Amino acid sequence: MLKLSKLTDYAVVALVRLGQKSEVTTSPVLSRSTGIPEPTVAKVLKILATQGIVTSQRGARGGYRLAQPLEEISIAAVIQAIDGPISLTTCVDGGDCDARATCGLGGQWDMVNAAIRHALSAITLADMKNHTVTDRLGGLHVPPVPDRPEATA
Amino acid sequence: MLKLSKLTDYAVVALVRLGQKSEVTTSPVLSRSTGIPEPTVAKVLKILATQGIVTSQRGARGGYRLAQPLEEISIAAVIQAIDGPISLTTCVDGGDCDARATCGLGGQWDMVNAAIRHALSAITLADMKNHTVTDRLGGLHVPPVPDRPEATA
DNA sequence: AGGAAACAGTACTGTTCTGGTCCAATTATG
DNA sequence: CATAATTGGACCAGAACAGTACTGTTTCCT
Repeated sequence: MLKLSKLTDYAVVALVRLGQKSEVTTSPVLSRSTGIPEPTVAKVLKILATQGIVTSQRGARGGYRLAQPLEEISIAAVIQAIDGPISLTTCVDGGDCDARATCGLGGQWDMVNAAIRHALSAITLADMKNHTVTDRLGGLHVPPVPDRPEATA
Repeated sequence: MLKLSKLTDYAVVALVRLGQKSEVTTSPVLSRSTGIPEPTVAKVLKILATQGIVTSQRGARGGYRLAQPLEEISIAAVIQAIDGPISLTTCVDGGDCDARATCGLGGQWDMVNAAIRHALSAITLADMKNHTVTDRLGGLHVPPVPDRPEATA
């Protein structure tokens, strides 16, 4: 469905909420604050800590803190942290493309991947939290989407 | 992994190949021509026919034909035909977002979805077929994206 | 120093989805 | 009219993912 994993969604939610607190925050608190189940939010935070998106403080009175301000964290970074690298096909990294010889389009997918990565890198977590998007859309490169009139069923 | 299904990859390959033929083509022929397993390519074509990307002719001497020229078919259309709608999260269509009330970012994903759709709509199947990859990111219509100076990790 | 709180890592289970296969409906041809 | 060729739709197996639970390590508080 070209949808990212639910974990990534949770990650964004948790990160945005975490960005609104200036102190270290624990998983249970964040869970209560976001509505995400505690084990899940814990898992997400763990992964994010591994990837350096958040910093962790162990022990009692520990918790998590944003490693960078919301404005500095792109959606692409979060997606890559949770879901892994952004590459739409397996052809790219010299993968298991069995039809490479005959497929005719030698690695043109890289172009598509790059386009998506660019689009995703242009949006930060700060853009995700509630402020009106209207003003940003002008200067931002987001949705002039021409929306072709075909096969949308 | 934010990767699209292998079926979509196959679909693009089959469509590009189909665009190079001006006559109706059967699944076996297309399979032989692309290297994609016959049942798989058949299934892909079937779906594409349902979505109006290709037109089908049943019965003997039947086959498939492109409904539009390659230049008119965007990658987004193919992805939507095979993988379903391009919406990264389930939040969008009033789905099963259980944490909608608390998540804080009310449907900001639409912005991301739009960005991706836009990037994907800008690339057509004609762009996917064999022209030199060297200028793929330069002269092509891929990244008007101004690329913020941050968090591309 | 001892106990409690919180993160870190690993392993497991259930569910969803993709990928592939098989049978039925349809149409041109002889 | 019968036959063969081809698409159309439904079905089944396999893998990947989400979610959960458990154990271990670290740190603060009493």
